[in-house]
Amino acid sequence: MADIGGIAGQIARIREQANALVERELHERGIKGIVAAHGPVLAFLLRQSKPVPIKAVVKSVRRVKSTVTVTIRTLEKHGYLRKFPSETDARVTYVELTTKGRGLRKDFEEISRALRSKLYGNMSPKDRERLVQQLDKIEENLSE
Amino acid sequence: MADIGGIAGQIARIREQANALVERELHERGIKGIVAAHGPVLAFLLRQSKPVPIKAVVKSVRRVKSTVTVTIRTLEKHGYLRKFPSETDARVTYVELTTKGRGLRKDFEEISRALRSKLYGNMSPKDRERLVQQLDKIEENLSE
DNA sequence: GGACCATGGTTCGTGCACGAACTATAATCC
DNA sequence: GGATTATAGTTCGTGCACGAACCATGGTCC
Repeated sequence: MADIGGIAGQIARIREQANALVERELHERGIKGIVAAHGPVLAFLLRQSKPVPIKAVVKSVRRVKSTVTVTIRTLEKHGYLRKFPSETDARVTYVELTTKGRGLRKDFEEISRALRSKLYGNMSPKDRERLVQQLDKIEENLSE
Repeated sequence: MADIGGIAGQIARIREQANALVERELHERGIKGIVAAHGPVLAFLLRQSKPVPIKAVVKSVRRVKSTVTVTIRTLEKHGYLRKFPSETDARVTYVELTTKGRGLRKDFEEISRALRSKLYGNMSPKDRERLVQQLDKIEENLSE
């Protein structure tokens, strides 16, 4: 990343700090096998009420499918989710959270809340609002 | 990373986009062996007028020393920098950019500029200012 | 001046993320 | 309906980043 002193560096550092905070929380709560990188997959699966094909996970989490393969394997290995083949299309594999996996919901929400709270600190709602909008703008700018 | 829809997710995505932009630029300019992750090391060395101990690089780039070891090896392998032992303290190794390495200055600056420019888009100077301040605040909040 | 601790670097093992190649199954097209 | 192409997932090799262990060497302390 160029722009060291600049805004890109700031953003990179914030991301790292946020990651570190999540890792700390997970550790403190004694949650094993989960790291910050699993967050998007977990978040997506927590929103589902029925099994979804892995393809849908890939689409949602903005990671390349080989990455998702590994993430899912890890989550499965630790008993947070279950995989099973589709009955109608032998190419597709469905995944769904196990009871243990769904049990993460509360921690997930609390950690998200803790992160946001610490990140924003005492920033006013107006400022938060504006900040998010500016970040939206930046995301848009960068993807053109 | 938890907080998918939230601000942390935004920040993570922006960072990735910024990284991707830098990688694209490097590729387009035919610069080989350099990736975005080398940026901080490069930036630091470009600011130096004489060789510095690796320790100083580690301090500057906020990466663990084993990471810096590898980064420096890569940069050396591609001829961008040179390592040599201290004469007074056999434990320390100095590094300095080669001519080829110093030749990256222009590209480095241009890429930084391009990144900032694309990232900010047409955001007003006032907004940019405020944004950077807010990010500063966030960095501070997260490191308490 | 020898035992002990501190410091600067490297090595090694692990995990995430990527892209390219591969496997297997489906869908299409003639 | 057989060849071709598209789709879903996995595997493999590579690079970054980390922490722990390790090697030298240098400083301290008695």
